[in-house]
Amino acid sequence: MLEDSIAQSENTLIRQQSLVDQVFKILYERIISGVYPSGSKLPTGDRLAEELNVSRSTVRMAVSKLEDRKLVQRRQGVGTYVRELIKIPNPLNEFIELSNLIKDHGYQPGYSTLADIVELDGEMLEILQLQPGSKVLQQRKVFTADGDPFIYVVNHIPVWVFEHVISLEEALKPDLTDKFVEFFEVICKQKISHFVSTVRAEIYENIDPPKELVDNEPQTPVLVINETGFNEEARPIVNSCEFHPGNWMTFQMIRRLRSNM
Amino acid sequence: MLEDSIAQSENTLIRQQSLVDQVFKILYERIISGVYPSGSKLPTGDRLAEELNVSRSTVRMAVSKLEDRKLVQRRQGVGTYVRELIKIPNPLNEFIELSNLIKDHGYQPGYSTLADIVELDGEMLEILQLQPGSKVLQQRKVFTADGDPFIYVVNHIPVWVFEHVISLEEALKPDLTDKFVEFFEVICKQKISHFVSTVRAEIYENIDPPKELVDNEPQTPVLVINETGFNEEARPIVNSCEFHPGNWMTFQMIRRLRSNM
DNA sequence: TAGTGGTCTAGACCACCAC
DNA sequence: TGGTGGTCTAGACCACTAC
Repeated sequence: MLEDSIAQSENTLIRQQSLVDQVFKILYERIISGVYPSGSKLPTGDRLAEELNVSRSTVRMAVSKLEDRKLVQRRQGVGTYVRELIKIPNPLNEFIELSNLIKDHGYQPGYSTLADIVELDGEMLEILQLQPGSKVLQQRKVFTADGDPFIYVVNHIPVWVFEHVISLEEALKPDLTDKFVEFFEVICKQKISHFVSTVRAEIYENIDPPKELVDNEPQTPVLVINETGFNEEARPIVNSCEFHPGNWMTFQMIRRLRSNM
Repeated sequence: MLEDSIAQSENTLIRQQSLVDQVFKILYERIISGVYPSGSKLPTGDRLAEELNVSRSTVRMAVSKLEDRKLVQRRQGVGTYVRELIKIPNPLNEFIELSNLIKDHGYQPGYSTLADIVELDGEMLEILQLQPGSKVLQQRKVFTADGDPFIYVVNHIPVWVFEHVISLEEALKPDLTDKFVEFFEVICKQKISHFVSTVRAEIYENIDPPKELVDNEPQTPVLVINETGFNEEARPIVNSCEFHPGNWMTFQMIRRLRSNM
């Protein structure tokens, strides 16, 4: 059996990782660290199963995850080979904290926030599946990189999501959603299942940001990512609109063919 | 056993779908068609296994695929429930033939093509991993919807990909890549494994399309999707740059959290 | 023909939830 | 305590590739 990486001390809430995930992690590390260099052949399923003391099925599920992420390629009757690593520095199909994004690009992240409790109308009510008159926390954030304004974001979070643990006054704190995912998962106990996003291009003068916060040429192109986050019960718990002016950062992703999915 | 949807007549080359895929398809159809309405509980793993005469593991793998696509939600100890259908009309993380895209939006698709065999230099050589002097088929296509120019695309396909089956003259035919995926898979015997894409915003006057083909205001925002397609051996076989002016169509996608992947 | 990955099964056991 | 989903195993057999 794999060594249990998490000690089973008293009544810990930490959930033991599944064997599949542990095997995945081990193989992933070996590939990243060069134990299995790109182009090399992975040990066979049987050998890995023997080495790690798990069944071949378990190994196979872990290797499937590697294959999903294009880290290895399996060839029936031949073997499993490590691919050249695909570098996706900024994957559009994953949600990443903007602060981390900026940090990953080598800049010092910062931000300023304007927070309000508002009553919305129109489209946003529908998007968040709220009744008219419902209160919503509106955050307008400007992210800076090395002090320069960089990304503009508008978050809308229905009050019902957090009012059982946070007062309206506390909710106005600028650093409330500093760790975005953690805010929902740990504080609100609302795990984000996924985001549904739309992507479009705009020019700066057609969008609505506080002009005093980010000054750009009116003709600057802006990549707009509007995303709605849903909890496990498929109820919308946040809408977020990111404005990325001037292609300071490009987004990448792996597109698949429908037939491969 | 499931009825084999593909008759096993003589030496057919059609590959039998795996049981998992067949079960997936059956459950998918039942959800889409309303046999299992949204909100309803799926039969248990055991019951489905019995009904379809496969093992629970097989059912589980199929249901996992449904869960991946957010069609169902599993709750341990309770059951598996059909979600509200997420409508993603135009998923950015899937490659879709542009003609189909236009058709799906209710327009009559059309296109015009300018094809050349060229020798590239600079960045595109690197992207396609070619030696200087290598010949490349360059297609510049304008897609129309109900006759109106709509999307501009530039394809670059290295000659080595098709020269063993198609002469250079034939390659200049405007409808060569009409069915894009089929062209590579069936004719060139080069299965496309995936695309690596970058997405950015531009304004019309900053891009390089033949101005005589699509006329837009110079300030029109343009969504630019540049993607490189790789074969199973991770060798680039096509680069494609799509220009979508004016947000005539918006792209959607499901973004996930890294921790959920 | 040997070796490898691909598929599928039966069954054991656990974790969680509702009653 | 019973029902459900979650995990894991051992093993059978098939399909493909290389020799």
